[in-house]
Amino acid sequence: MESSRSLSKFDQALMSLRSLVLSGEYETSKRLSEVALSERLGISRTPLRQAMDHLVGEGLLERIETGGCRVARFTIEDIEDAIEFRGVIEGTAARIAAERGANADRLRVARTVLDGIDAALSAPGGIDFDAYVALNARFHETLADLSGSATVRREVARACRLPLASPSAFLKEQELIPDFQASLTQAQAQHRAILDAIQRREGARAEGLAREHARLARRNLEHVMKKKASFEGRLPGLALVETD
Amino acid sequence: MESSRSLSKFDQALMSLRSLVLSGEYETSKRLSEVALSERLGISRTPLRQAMDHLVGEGLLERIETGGCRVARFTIEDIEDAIEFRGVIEGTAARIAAERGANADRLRVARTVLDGIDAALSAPGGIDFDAYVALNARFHETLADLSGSATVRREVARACRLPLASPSAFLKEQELIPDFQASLTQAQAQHRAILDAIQRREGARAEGLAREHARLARRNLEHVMKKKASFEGRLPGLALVETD
DNA sequence: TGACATGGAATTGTATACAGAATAGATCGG
DNA sequence: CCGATCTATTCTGTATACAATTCCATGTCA
Repeated sequence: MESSRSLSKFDQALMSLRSLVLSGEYETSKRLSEVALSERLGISRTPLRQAMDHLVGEGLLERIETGGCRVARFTIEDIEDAIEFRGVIEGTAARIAAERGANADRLRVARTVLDGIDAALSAPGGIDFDAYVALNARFHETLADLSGSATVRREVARACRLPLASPSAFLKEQELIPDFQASLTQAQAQHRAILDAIQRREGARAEGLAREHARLARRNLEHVMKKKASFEGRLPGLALVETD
Repeated sequence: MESSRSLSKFDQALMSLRSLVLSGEYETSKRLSEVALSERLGISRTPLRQAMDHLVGEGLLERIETGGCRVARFTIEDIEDAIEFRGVIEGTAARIAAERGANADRLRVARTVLDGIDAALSAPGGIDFDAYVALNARFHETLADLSGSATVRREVARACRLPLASPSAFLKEQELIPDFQASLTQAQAQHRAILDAIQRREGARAEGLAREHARLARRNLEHVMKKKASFEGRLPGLALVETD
């Protein structure tokens, strides 16, 4: 009954390798050696290769024509596209939820999450940052659920896996970003508006709001890229972005 | 220099298994046996398992908690969602192409493809069906290219891999669909309109048109599902759709 | 008769061995 | 001194062997 069965070697390899890659420890020009990696991770080549295949699918690694793979490299435009893309997908989730009518229970959950964010924002000793980050992630998951479509939920999850595109990507370092408090308040206002649009079954509005909401991340990206050096090592995946 | 190097075992396994699954030969309730498959395909378990992982990513197979995988099963709503989803992605490609301005060479290619479709539609001995199917696929690829974004191109390709969601999914059997000639003409008119919107840099229009264009497939889906039995065996993937 | 425990067969997940291709280095020629 | 070609080594792709689970049948007890 315990859901915490020991992780498979594949899962271990996937998580370790992903964070290794995101940390920027490996050159993007060189091919990553399977044997070296398998020794470093203490995992045999078979599940390691599985994990590599998976990361190729995520876009974090790329195949080399002549065999093997290397760490992918991203331009700022790539990241902007990934953010825009997430907005499109989340917008679709919101629109479909509005058009088809969201399940009442799930709507209640979403409202509860937003109440929690309000509480985190107005916590007595200042903003409860950890709570905000957790609840924000939870709201975005809930949003995907509101559509009631397994396809939509799956594609939302996928869009969030693109590097630096997840709703939480820049949040954890947002304390380094100017006016972050105002930006969190603005984000929460958008959360409310999206949910309102869904409840009123205003599909186009819900879609547009969700798209614009995602674009908040673009602003953060711009700021981070201006002072890339000071964020280096703190923001997973940042090392993979070209400075041009 | 020859690009036709002999296919890897993995590629062979992927293609064979995909068409096997789409043919509906395997029950969706039972787990598919790796050893049986590897014997049937004459490929060892290692590349076969790679292919299975890939098909799980495509959504054609689904993992079983206790190990292995089974053929996925789809409801009509799943297929409708996949079609809608493709429309959203292609719409995004069209919008971005319009907003950012499409490359002149690629626009020329797109126009040439559409001229080819016109020719196929008004061929002397009746519609040149094969040419239409090929050129239609080509137009949709070109559309993805017009955005100039690798991310967009990749996601378009992915959206088309969802079962029965590709732009060509219902085309090959469209001769069995009533008024198919009129429907092809309508589709081509939409192609022209989409390209026109992109050239005029009318993003919202291009997006809306591309979405609606994808929804043509929904009409075909409805028709096919009404007479599912008569299409059985001809339409790859149809066997995986629940009849309810 | 039914629920549950138990053991064995079958199947997946993992490790490793092997073959063939790719890369780098060295030797030779211009 | 630079470039090309050949060779040795390294690496990936594939097959297979092994280990750990799962599944199913059988039997036991209430």
